[in-house]
Amino acid sequence: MKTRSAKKSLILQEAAKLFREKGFGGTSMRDLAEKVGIEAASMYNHIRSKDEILEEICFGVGRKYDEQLSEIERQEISYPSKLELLIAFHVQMIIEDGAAVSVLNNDWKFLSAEKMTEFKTMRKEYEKHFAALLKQGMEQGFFKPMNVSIALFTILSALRWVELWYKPSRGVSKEDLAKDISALLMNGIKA
Amino acid sequence: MKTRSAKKSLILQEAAKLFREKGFGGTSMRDLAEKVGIEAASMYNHIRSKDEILEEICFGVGRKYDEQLSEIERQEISYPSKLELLIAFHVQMIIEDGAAVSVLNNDWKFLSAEKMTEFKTMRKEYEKHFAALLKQGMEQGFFKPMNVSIALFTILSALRWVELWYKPSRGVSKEDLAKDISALLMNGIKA
DNA sequence: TGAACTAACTAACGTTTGTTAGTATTTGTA
DNA sequence: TACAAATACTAACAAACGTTAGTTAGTTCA
Repeated sequence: MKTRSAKKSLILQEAAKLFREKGFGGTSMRDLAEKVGIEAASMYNHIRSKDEILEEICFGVGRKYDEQLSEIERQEISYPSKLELLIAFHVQMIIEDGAAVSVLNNDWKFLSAEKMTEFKTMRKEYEKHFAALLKQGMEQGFFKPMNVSIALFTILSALRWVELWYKPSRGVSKEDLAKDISALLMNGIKA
Repeated sequence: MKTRSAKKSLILQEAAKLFREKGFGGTSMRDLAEKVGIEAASMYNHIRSKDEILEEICFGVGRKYDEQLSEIERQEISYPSKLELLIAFHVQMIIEDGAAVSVLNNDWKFLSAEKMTEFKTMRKEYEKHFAALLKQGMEQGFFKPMNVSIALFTILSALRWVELWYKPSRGVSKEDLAKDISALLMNGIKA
């Protein structure tokens, strides 16, 4: 049970890296096996199928987002503070587990029909809670009154670029990064 | 020459739609041929290879972005106006040719090694010009002084979501959409 | 010691892949 | 109407795909 799940974790971790690089369809089980250090067939002692790998990555990281959002909702702080915490969390996730986040964002469309439905439901739920946070912030006068959907997706999308761009080598700490993105989204670019 | 390039255009157009749905690797030449209405082998009377399809889409739409950015740079208007025009153009491209934009954004990594280098150069050049626009706007006091890279990528990424989200059915005109996104990026969300 | 379990291996399976060869059919032009 | 070019077809290719079968070596524990 200990060694087994360690090897499975390794498979999932290497899979996430390869999926990010070459996409789900572009990654073969033989590619993956080579990274893991065993033969392709041997992986089937640890996983049921290639699809299962994708599912575990997508729903594993998805659950983390859900849990953190719930945690933030629970806290008794202002809405701008909640939004800042959420932005910081998104940045942190990308920096600490960027490959898995990339799979969540880009490869969910290769999930089987049923799992894809489940995934979309999960994502829609997340967006609904995020939107509620923005809406309540507007109603209480902390945020400008505006189209909530547009605000939501503009913010979510702005956060996604970190995954495409961030490299530890660039010498920007994740705290600074989160702070600068927060500042732009909160206060805009116009002087 | 006339009929031929019309069929080739159809192939490129259907390919873009399929690549957006299922990715480059997930789309087979037989899938594509069915959409075009001919046999897979027959497509080779019009195109050289699957790779060529990807290249034509990526560089075709890339060139449009370059040309429009040059056009905006040439105009004698304020930097906030330039940025607004550029934002509106990005929104318009996605609405009018979303499939091709999606391929540009997501499938460029399946370009051959040499074409990928060329593509990255093109993209870097675009980003350089976009960044210069922001930087000059800051220096002249129109924009807040801030990290130019972070501003650039936050804006570019915020624009990308339109492709993931926009459906003509939602009843938001492209003008309103562009205006609302501009407003958030320019002035922020905080009241 | 020996039975049960784990996790690796090789070999092979049936499909699907992009692409080519060779041939027929349609289309435009003289 | 006839010739040529363009464009479609069928058949097949070698390679790569995910996965299964069958086997072997090593570990755990009664």
